[in-house]
Amino acid sequence: MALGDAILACLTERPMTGYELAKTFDSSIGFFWKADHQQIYRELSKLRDRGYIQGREVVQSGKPNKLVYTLTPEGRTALRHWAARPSTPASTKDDLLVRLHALDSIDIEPLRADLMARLEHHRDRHANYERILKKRFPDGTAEGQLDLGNLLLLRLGARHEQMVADFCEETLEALSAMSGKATVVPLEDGKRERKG
Amino acid sequence: MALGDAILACLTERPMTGYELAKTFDSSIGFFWKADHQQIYRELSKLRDRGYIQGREVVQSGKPNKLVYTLTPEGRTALRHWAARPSTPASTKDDLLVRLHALDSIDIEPLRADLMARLEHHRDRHANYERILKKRFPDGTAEGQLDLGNLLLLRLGARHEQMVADFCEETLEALSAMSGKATVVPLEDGKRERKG
DNA sequence: GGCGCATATGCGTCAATGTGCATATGAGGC
DNA sequence: GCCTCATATGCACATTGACGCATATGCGCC
Repeated sequence: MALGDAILACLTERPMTGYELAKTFDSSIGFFWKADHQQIYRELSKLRDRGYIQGREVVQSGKPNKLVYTLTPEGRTALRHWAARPSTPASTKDDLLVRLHALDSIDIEPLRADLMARLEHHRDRHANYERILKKRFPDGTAEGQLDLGNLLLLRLGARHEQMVADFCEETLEALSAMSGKATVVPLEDGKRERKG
Repeated sequence: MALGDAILACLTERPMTGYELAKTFDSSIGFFWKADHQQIYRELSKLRDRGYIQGREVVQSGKPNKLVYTLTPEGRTALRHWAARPSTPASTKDDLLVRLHALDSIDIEPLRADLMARLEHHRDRHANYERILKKRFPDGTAEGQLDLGNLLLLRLGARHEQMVADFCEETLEALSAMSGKATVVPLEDGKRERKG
């Protein structure tokens, strides 16, 4: 029950509705955990059945009534228990990497297009992380535990996106070099400077 | 059908049995795509039903007979079609990051232990990548497309593990600093040197 | 002789996830 | 009047994945 725990983790910050959670999973925590609203509503029902969260209906006019979920003491305990178990290192599972593994059996042009799209995507995400970092932590320090965790996460995210973007760039260059000559001399490792 | 395509990608290299594929998914391609043998056998049946691979039984004595699977022309075409579609950027989904997001609601000591275990894990993997790189690409260059793809993948893997290991280290330091004083001044970004 | 290990293939079940569809309504544009 | 968007919740179905279990045999260890 990993998504359930991610939801509990979100609710430690403040009570939220399923709709708000879906938006959260589309931005902040969603940078490293994707989930759409259907998944979230389903998981919320389970969590409520187990007594980990409590739903309070708020009557609204003009909109459907909303259900604001709050962590119960049991939910807090469950989260702490889950967090005390050793974590499982996740594997990457990226289509793009599988394709590179079979580079000699696929068409290069669509791959190149894909790499360019991915380069842009990861650059955008990197810029987004940096933007949030500057806004939330202008002096690069955190006060309190909650902030510290988020600062570290944002930095990791920024570095990760930077690295993948660099990788896309280098792969594109290596592909270009390859189409020129048969034998390839790709870039040496560690030569590229990381700016930003 | 992502696992299926990963299997097709593996079979471009050479014909293999389910058992060999399972081992492959435990080492080379397994660095960025995990799958156990049950999943692989099930997927092989599907691929065979679709005519993407062909099984040839090899009678053995002392061991159960083995089924060597070969890519069919249809399978090759299917792989090329799959590889020509835009790839979907994968999200990380790492328990550890979710825990850091709720840093103020969990126990620090188990987290610290977890971080230390993860640090060791990612260092091991990094060393493993570097070992393979030195062995397969002693002069840092690749000949042919297949090798180029694998060289790039190994470098990406090495860098990724290095980055995550650094992250674990920095987080541990930040946690230590936090337990000392209430307000935290974590390391500035980009100050750590990357060796190796 | 029994135990575990490597080889080799596979089934069954359940949890987790992804995709599409359904419902309800007010606000604002055409 | 109709369409779309934002808000707000949810079901149904299919795929994927994780985990345990089953079968069969030779080899080496104690």
